[in-house]
Parts: sequence; C-alpha cells; structure tokens
Amino acid sequence: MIGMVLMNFREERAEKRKQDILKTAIKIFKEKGYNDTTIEEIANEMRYTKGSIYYYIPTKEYLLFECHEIAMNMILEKTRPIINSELSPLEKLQELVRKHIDVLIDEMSLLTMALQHEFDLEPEHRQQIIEMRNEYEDLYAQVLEEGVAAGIFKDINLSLTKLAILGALNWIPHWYSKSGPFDKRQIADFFSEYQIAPLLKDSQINNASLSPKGEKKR
Amino acid sequence: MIGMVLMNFREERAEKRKQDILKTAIKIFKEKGYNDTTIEEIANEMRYTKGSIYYYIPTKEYLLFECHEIAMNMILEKTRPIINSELSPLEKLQELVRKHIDVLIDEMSLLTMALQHEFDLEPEHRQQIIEMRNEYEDLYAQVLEEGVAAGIFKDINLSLTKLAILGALNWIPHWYSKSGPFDKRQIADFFSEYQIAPLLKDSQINNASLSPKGEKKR
Amino acid sequence: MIGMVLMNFREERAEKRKQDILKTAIKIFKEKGYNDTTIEEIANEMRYTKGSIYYYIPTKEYLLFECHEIAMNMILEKTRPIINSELSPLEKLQELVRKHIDVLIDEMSLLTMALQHEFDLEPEHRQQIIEMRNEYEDLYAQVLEEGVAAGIFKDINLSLTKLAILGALNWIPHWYSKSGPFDKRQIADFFSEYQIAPLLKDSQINNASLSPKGEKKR
Amino acid sequence: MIGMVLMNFREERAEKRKQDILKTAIKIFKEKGYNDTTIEEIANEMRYTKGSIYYYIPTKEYLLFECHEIAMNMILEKTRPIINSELSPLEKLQELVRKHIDVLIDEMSLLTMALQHEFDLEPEHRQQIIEMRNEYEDLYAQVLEEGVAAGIFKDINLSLTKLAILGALNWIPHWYSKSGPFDKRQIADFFSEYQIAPLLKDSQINNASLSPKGEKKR
DNA sequence: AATGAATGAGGGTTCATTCAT
DNA sequence: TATGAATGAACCCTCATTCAT
Repeated sequence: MIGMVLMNFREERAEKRKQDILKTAIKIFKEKGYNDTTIEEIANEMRYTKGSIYYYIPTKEYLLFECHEIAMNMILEKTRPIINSELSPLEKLQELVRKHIDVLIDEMSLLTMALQHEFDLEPEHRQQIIEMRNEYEDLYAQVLEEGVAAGIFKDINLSLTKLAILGALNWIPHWYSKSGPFDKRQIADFFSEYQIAPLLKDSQINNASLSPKGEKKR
Repeated sequence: MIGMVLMNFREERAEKRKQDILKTAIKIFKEKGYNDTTIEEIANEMRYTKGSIYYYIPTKEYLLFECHEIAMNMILEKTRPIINSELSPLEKLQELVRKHIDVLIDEMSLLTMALQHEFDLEPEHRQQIIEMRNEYEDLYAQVLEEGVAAGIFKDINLSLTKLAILGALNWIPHWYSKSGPFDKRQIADFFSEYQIAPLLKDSQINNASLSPKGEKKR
Repeated sequence: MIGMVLMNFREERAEKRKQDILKTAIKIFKEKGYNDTTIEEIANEMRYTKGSIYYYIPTKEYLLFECHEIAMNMILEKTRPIINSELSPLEKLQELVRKHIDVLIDEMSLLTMALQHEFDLEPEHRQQIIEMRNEYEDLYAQVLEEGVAAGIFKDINLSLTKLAILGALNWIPHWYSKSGPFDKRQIADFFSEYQIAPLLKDSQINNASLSPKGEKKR
Repeated sequence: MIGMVLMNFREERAEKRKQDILKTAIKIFKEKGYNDTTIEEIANEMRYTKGSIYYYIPTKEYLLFECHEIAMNMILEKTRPIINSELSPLEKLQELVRKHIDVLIDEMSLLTMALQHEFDLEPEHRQQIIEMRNEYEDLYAQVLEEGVAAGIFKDINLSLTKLAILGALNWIPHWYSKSGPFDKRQIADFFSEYQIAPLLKDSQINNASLSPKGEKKR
C-alpha cells in the first residue's frame, strides 16, 4: 500500500488484476479448500485463461501464501494501535480480545482456510507467516507484562496465559456459525471477560457479560 | 472389538491386517500429512503392494476417517467414566480437562493430523465425526450444569463456557512441543485452574498452579 | 543380462515391456529428436496410455539415458574382446577402428540421436555416460601404448593421436548416408588405413585401401 | 554489411538492435543451450521485454539460424583467401587446417552450440546451412585436387580424405578444454601434420609436431 | 518503437483406483 | 489372499507468439 503512489497507472492496473486474482482464489479456496481448487477454476471464474493467471502470479502456492499474509495483516493492523494507546493494561487486553474476535468472525472463512492449509505452504513462506504470528503474540505478551508490572494482573505464568487466551479465541471458527445462537458481540463480551478473569485480583471481577441471558433471540 | 467373538479366524486375520494398515497409515499421515501420503507409501512401508491395500480398505479417505474415529474414541473412553464417578462437579471438570490434555499430548501427532484434515473427510464421514465430538462436548455440558445446580459454579453462559474451555485445550497442539518449556503436568495444572477459574465463586479460587515458577528446568 | 536367469517369468515379462517401451522411444527419438517426442506419442505408438508408460519408467529423461547406455554398451561389447586377443597392436587398432565404424553405421540413428542429446541428460546420468566413454577411449590408449612399446608405432603424442582417430570416426554420422557413394566396408577400409598411417614407420605403409577407385557403383 | 550504405539511419538502428539481440542470444544459448533458453531470458538480459524482441526477429528459431550463419561465415571468411594465395597445395591445406582450428577454438562455444542444435533448425534453414558447409568443404576438395594434380599428394580417395580431415577437426570441441593439457598452438601443429601425413609421399614426411614432448606445462 | 497483456497448446508427471489372475 | 498391470483424469506450469495501443 505504501509505495503505491509511486506506481504509474499501468502498474496500478496490473496490481489490481493481481488483487482480483487473489480475491477469486480466496473465494474458491474458501469453498473447496486449497488442494481441491485448480488454477483453471480460478481462471474460468474470472473469464481468464490458465496462462493469463500465470502472467500475474508465479505459483499456486504463492496465492495461498498471500492469503496468509492478508489474514495476518488484517489482524495486526487492527491490534497494533491498541498497544500504544492510552488505555490501561486491562482495557488493552480486552480490546485485543475484542478486535481478535471481530476480525476472526468477519473474515472467518479466510482465516479458517488459511489455518487449515498452513502446512501446504513452502517452508520459506511458512516461516514468514510464523514470524508474523510471533509478532502478534508478542502484543499479548507485552500487555500482560504491563498489567503485572502495574499490579493489575496477578503474577501468574504469562506464557501459558497468553496461549490459553489465544487458544480459546482461535478455536471459535470451529464452532461459530452465522446462524448459530451467538452473535459476534455476545461472543466478544463473553470471551473478553471469561478468558481474562483468572488474571484479575478479586476486587476487579465483574461478571456482567458472562450472564447466561445473553443468548441471541432466534 | 465387541463382535469379534463372532468372527472366524479368517475374518480375524483380515481384521488384524486392516488394523496394521491403519497403524501404518497413521504413522505416515502424521509425518507427511494426509494429502502428501500415497497409498503406495503405505504399502511399501508394510512390504505390501498397492493392490493388496485395496483388498482391505475401500478408499484412502476411509483410512483418514478411521483415524478420526480412533482419536475420538481414545478421548471418549478416557473421559466417559469421569461423569459417572463419585467426584464433585468441580473435581469432574478438572479431571475432564486433565484427561483431555493427557490424551492430547500423548497422541498429539494423531490428533493434530486428524484436526488438520477434518475437511478432507467425505461429508458423510465428517458428519459422523462431528456427532462424536458433540457427544464429547455434552460431557462438559452435563458437568457444568451439575455444578451450577449444586451451587458450586456461577450461573453463567454454559454453552460459551464449554466452548471457551475446550477451545483453549484444543489449541494446545498448535504450540506444544516436547522440547518446549512446559511439560504435560504443568500444562494440565495450569489449564485445569485457569480455564475453570472464571466459573468459581470467590471463596474457591486457588492460584497455586498458575504460578510463573512452574517452568520446566531445561 | 547377467542375472536375468534369476528372474521369474513375471519379472521377465516386465523387463520385456520395458525394453519394448525403450525400443519405441528410440524409434521416435530418432525420427523427431528427444525434445520433440512426447511420452504420449510413445504410448500411442504402443497402444498404451501415458500412465502405463510411467508404470515402467520413472521419467522421460531416463529413456534417453538408457539410449546412451545401450549405445555405449554396444560399442564396448564389440571392442573389449579385441584388447585381449592375440592380434598385434597394429591389427588391434585396425580392428578397433573397423568395429567402431561397424557399430556406428549399423546403429547410426541411435548413436547420432544420443550424441545430439547428451546435454539433455541429468548431470548424474551424463557423468555415467562420460565414464563409459572414458573406458572406451582407454582401450585406444592401451593399444597405442602397446604399439609404441613394441616399436611398431612412432613415438608421437598418443593423447592427441587417440583424439584424432576417434574424432574422424565419430564425425561419420554427419556425412554418411545409406544412399551415398560409400558403403560401410569401404569406409572401414579407408579409415583403418588413413587414420592410422601417420603412426606407422615408413616400411609399414600400404596404401591399398586409400585408392580412389573404391567408390561404390551407383 | 554490404548494402548497409543504402540504409537510412532508422534502418541502421534497427539493424544494430537486431545484432544486439543476436549477440545476447548467442551468449545465453552458449550457456544453457538453445532449448533451455527462453525469449524472456534474452529480453531480460537486454532490459527489453519479450514483446520488443519480436519487433526485430520473427521467431526464436531464426536466432538459431543466424547463429549458424555467423559461425559458417566466420570460418569461410578466414579460409577463402587461402585458396587464392600463392601457397603450395600442401601449405594451403596446412593453413586451412590451422585456421579451422583457430576459429574452432576461439569461437568454440558458438560453434559447439550451433553444431549441437543443427537439428533444431527448420528444414529450410538447415538446408541453407548445409549449403554453406558444402561450400566450405569444397575448398578442401579444391586444394586436395590441386595437390594431386601437382604430384604432391598421393592419388587416394579425396572425398573420404576430406571427410577424415574435417571430421577429426570438427570433433575437437568435444574434448577441448581451456584448462586441459593442450593449447591451441599445439593442437594446430599436431593436426596439421597428423591429418595430412597419409596424403604425403614418403620423402615429405616430417614428424616434428607429432612429438609427445609437446604437452603444455600445467 | 516498444510493450503490457493475453493466450493456448501442450508436456511431464502423479496417483487413487480397478481388475484379471 | 495378494498382486502386477493398467488406466485416466487431472494438475501445475511453460513459453513462443500475437496484438492493441
């Protein structure tokens, strides 16, 4: 995105085509999975030919890699600002959880697909994605440390805490359904309390959002 | 296994062969993933031929299905007895969590592989696996209800609670490593407290296992 | 060939199939060159399917490698016995030249094709062929040394002599034509004198076969 | 080159571009062979685009054809003058051989490449190259006849003599290596004696250059 | 004069599956 | 019971060539 200003309109158009291809690929990957999607299907969907696709992309795996990149960037872009905000550590952590759920549910099919096909990435690409994931997890680590330092969080094992919080969130795509009993808001409310509660000292606990009354009317 | 008594020795031998194939398949699936494993590799490993494999199994996907079945059965067999035990709801829940982590880590490569390839199942098979998963999740639901009824657990949204607990657990394979800083015991200790704590009324909270001192010496 | 006695009839049949494929490949390679021949053409010619071909051979390049091996073996098998015969060094050298021309002309299309496509071999395979070529060239080196040692050949640069002799022979496929003015016999007569003459001391020279009267009647 | 005077500066520039493309093509053909070189590589090397190349040349094969033409012209231009010189037939023949080796070794990669890919030429182009080759071979034929007429050469089969001489020379690229034991001079000395000796009557033979002492110090 | 874009005709290879014996 | 043999449907990717601009 940065640097796009330096492109002339030709390069912009090419970039746009590439994005179109990626969008189409994502769409079909979501529906049928990476392995069961052929380049030809992507081409047909766009009324291109197979050969034309390869004018814009080097390999099919590269498309998968870009899916991962996009997914990670979406989440990183939304959460990075939280760290430098004026919020308290507790509020930051809650915001992290809420934003995570936000992106997760909004872009669930992309994220699920990407996760499902992590091992179909070339080792080099996989490494890059893992590094982005580490960067993301570090945001949690930072906030947790901040909170402990500020005397707000209990002094418990922060590595495992981080993994517990993120695990519960990352599992959401395994059970969430648009037509299911819970909407995004309820889920965010619940998890931002439930997964954080064990960190809090007694006085801070507030169970408002854990209430069983929160079920969506259907 | 039941019903085996009705088999004659021919059928028994065939059943044995089938199990051998499955074991080999599991081993290779674990190493290379389902898609990258060929029937020929399975056959070679057993010093069979491709054709022979098909004498015992109908399709490659059927092997994957059996992997899922085995995985689910392993976990169900370990946890079902807990429900009917004399333990308190809190103790039951902790036991469920501990056993889950036990199986998860002991059989991680099988379970990870199975989870990774849920979408490679035929829809019909996938449905069967989902039903087993539901049966398993119901164990949690029961214990949670028991606990609330007994006044031990807070009266919060039990569906989401169940999903939060199981999500955090199921995510373990994504980060656990034998050579990593935590061993099975520590993880079980931590999660059986952390993921359950928000359910507990203030007086019951006990943070012993959450301690950051719990890291394995390396 | 050795070891074939150890094959059962199944393996023999498989070996036969493989040889058939090779024969067909050679035939088409000769006609159209290696690069312009497709596996499908080979399959069609044999009324096989592409897939069946790959039951017997690992890659297309392997077929080319076998062409080279066959070619080199044909020539090595005919010339190796000469070295250990009772002939004089001069007679041995003449025999080497004659046999070389024999094989060259009888199997010209195979040999030409192989030579033409030496660089289409995988490096590893190419190395193997080069080693066979070296073994062959060593036969010449041996005979030349023998001749010098016996006082029959002049004491000139034997490395270059070897290369001069073989070069002139190996070039034959570039100009020979079945319908051309010279037959195999004449060519053998001529080259076995012309290319060896500079080695001989004056008294031994005999120009019988160099005569211009040797042209084939057309 | 002749006729260039009739070009306007536009055509001149186009001609120059074409030559640049050809030079680049030669360079890459030499390195990777004709078949493994893509038009795109040629374009990239020149910082052109694929499309631009096709503004100047009609097909990839045409580039190969021009390689052959250049190679043949190089050799013809160096040897034609010899024929009309004042030298004796023997000296002429020796000069032909020396010049041939000169060009062959100086431009070996071009010539090797061209020879290697003779069969990748379109039939029509191949015919043209063969005609140039014939013209070249005729130079030898002429000198040989002259020599016989002058009573200097033995009256032997001149067609085969010509083919023997040229064959041994043309094979040089198959074994010559810059880092090998022989330099250009030694090779020229050797071959201009060895390949011509059988033609000479006894009194003329002089073995100076055939000496085994001629090996390059390494 | 130059090129970005598009194409299309393969080409080699893989592999689950079938089946006669 | 076991297997050798055969198949065929794909699939990814390549690249010379064309053409509108």
